Amino acid sequence: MTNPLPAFADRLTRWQRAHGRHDLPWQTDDPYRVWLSEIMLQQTQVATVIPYYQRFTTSFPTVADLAAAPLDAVLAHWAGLGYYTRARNLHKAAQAVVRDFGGAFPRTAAQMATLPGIGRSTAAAIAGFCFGELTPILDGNVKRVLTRWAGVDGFPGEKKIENQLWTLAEALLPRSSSDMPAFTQGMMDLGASLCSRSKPQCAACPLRADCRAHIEGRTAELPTRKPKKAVPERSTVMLLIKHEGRILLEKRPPSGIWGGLWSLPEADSPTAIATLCRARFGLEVESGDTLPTLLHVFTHFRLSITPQVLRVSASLNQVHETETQWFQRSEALKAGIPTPVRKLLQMKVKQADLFGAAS
DNA sequence: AAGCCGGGGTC
DNA sequence: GACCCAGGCTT
Repeated sequence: MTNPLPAFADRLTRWQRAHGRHDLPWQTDDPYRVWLSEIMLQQTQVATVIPYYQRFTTSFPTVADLAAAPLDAVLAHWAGLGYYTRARNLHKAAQAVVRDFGGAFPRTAAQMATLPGIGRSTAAAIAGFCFGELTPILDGNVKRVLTRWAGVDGFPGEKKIENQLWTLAEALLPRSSSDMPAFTQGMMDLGASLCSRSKPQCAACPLRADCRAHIEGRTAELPTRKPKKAVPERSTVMLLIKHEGRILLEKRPPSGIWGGLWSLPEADSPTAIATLCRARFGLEVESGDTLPTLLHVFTHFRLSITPQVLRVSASLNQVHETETQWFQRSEALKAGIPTPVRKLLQMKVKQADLFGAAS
């Protein structure tokens, strides 16, 4: 007797067409928009991305517009979204599309994966959605669905486990390229809705009949958790240097934390401030308020920020080692600045000290 | 293989 | 607070 259960891909695509998401703003046939959404969605949830996506496509409607824009404008649109290398790579890749592909977005996953910021999974998503290429994605959603469905033990970030999952994902693809958009979207939708990390809704799942985790009552333990490590704590002093109603911002180096963004100058400790301002900015400063410490949490460390207000008492008109610029508050808030700096500048509005009557 | 790179949603 | 999110790149 043959197994009456339809193939994995058939159950998933049918479920996606009936119950999946169909109204996301990037569900178009424009590979530029699909690409942009995939980059924004890397390690970032859908609800967070939507307003950024809307602003970005309004300002940069085509890949040519993006390629022609200054990097600073791109970073300003990305500010607050995090992982700023994504924005720099997006800009670089747009220029590569114009230069190397005549402005037409490449049509195969292999070609897409040569562009900066597009890895195997992102390339597969774009190629599957836009061109029906029969190649699988493997993102956080898919890892959760597959480890549960096949009962795969081990942390999915580990290379050996990840390779197993790629092989499995290949084997489960549909036969027809016309099913690829619904299949790819279905893997994402299932992982984002029914097959959630906690309390999955197995009763409504199209895969429950042969899902190992469901059958064996192991949905709570799969996927295997990431092994946890202690995160270090660092501290810094952020300098709010005030002069004639403006504040001094410094452009951060292109690589490293907040790469390419405009940020407040930093000192390792309060005692290092005067020397630093003289040597780096050619400024004599007087101390103002020390504002309450603010804790900013990153994935791999915690940063304790002590904001120190300073007033310029004399300018030595010395050559600057770094790129700096005096900003009006309103202009600073429009630039590409890190989230804690934004919070500090907005906080100062209420205190009416830094940008107030004295300016 | 492990580290680096943000910010926020969710429980 | 812990954990994770439509990951990719560097070392």
